[in-house]
Amino acid sequence: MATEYHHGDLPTALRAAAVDLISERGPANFSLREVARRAGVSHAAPSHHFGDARGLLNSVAAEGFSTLTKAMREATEGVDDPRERLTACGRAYIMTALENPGHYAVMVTHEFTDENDAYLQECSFEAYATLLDTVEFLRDTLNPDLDVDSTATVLWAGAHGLVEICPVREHVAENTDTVVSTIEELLAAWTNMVIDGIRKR
Amino acid sequence: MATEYHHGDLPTALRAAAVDLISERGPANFSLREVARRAGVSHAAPSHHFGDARGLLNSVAAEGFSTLTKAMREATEGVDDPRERLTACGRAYIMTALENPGHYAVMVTHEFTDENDAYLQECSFEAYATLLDTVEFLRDTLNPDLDVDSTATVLWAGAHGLVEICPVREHVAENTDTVVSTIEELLAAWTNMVIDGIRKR
DNA sequence: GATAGATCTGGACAGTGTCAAGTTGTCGTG
DNA sequence: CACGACAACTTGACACTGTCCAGATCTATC
Repeated sequence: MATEYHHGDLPTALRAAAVDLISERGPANFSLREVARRAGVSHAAPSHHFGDARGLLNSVAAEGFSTLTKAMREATEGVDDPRERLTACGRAYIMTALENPGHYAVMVTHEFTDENDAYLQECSFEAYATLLDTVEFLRDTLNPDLDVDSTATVLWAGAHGLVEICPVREHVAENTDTVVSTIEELLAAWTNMVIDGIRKR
Repeated sequence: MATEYHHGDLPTALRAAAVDLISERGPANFSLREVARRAGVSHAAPSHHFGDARGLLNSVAAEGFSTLTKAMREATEGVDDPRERLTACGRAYIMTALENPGHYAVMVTHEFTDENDAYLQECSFEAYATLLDTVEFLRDTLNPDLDVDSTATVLWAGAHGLVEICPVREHVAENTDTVVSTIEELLAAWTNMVIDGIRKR
């Protein structure tokens, strides 16, 4: 291992503890001291690796964007049908977000991270670029006049919105005994709408 | 005035101070004591009206949803063209959110509010019902087979996503000197995609 | 005018993030 | 092999936070 002095690999342990804590209690109830406690070190130990709480969360967010990029790349690779490719990309985004709630919360809550952090910027740009690849594919296969930038933004917004809304809908469903659409149904509704909306008439 | 004892109308003053503070510093850096300070009362005064910090933010969120409902209702009233009506509804949502960042942040950050608060639930359901009206209108005018519930959810998600992404894009634009689409352009791209996606072929 | 009750204050407590100084452990170099 | 330099970590302190509780203050009603 690269840095194995006292703890072993404290930065990694701290990131893991932070992610666990956030997925348990939410990012607002995040506590640097509690993270240190879980990692078995003193309350000031994190500062030597990440500076302050923001630094740790920058690192968590960057890790999350890398995971997201990888998931979207693997899901879309070799998929030649535009509808299938969009579905795969959207599903990868949504599932990665739902499966890594701790990471995702930090990634999208700009409150807790420093948008100017170089490495974080790099990772988030990479994720956006991956989405751009799929949108360019849609333009090439469906409609050469498609505005790639606007479309990519709208798609990102839609995927993010779906992730945000999922837990809310589940909560409503539990309390009111109404049947709500599953995430796959919502994804299908979204994909169909987008594909038909993009396709040149 | 309804309750004018010592302060005048402290609940209203506290809500206003909270909204200001949150739009300045973000919901994460919200401080109940700072709110009390700005309202000119002692740090324990808010508890007598709202219980704890969550109670105050419940009230702020409910107020925000009411404003949103009103804005969407007024914007869509009497609009007979489906594309125009969707645009009006989306614009009302996005503009209300951007013009009331303090309220909006609390409304969508479920972290800070109690989802089971009766009045808050009532206000948020009312806002969703307003969106449902417009989606039903789209179904009636464009495609009788439209799944109203899924579509409404996807639209809500898209509008929310656009609001979330706006400041990020502005930030990127400032730092990289790239030209990004304006909110109206994004809204148009979104509306066109949705309308063409919904319309029965 | 007195009494009841709403409204607000001030102090206390445990918890937090960050900073400064000191301690422990590791490694390269003389 | 010892020693110095440095990285890793601890301890203690500070100002700040939210919440609780007892008490003070003001209003309204009888």
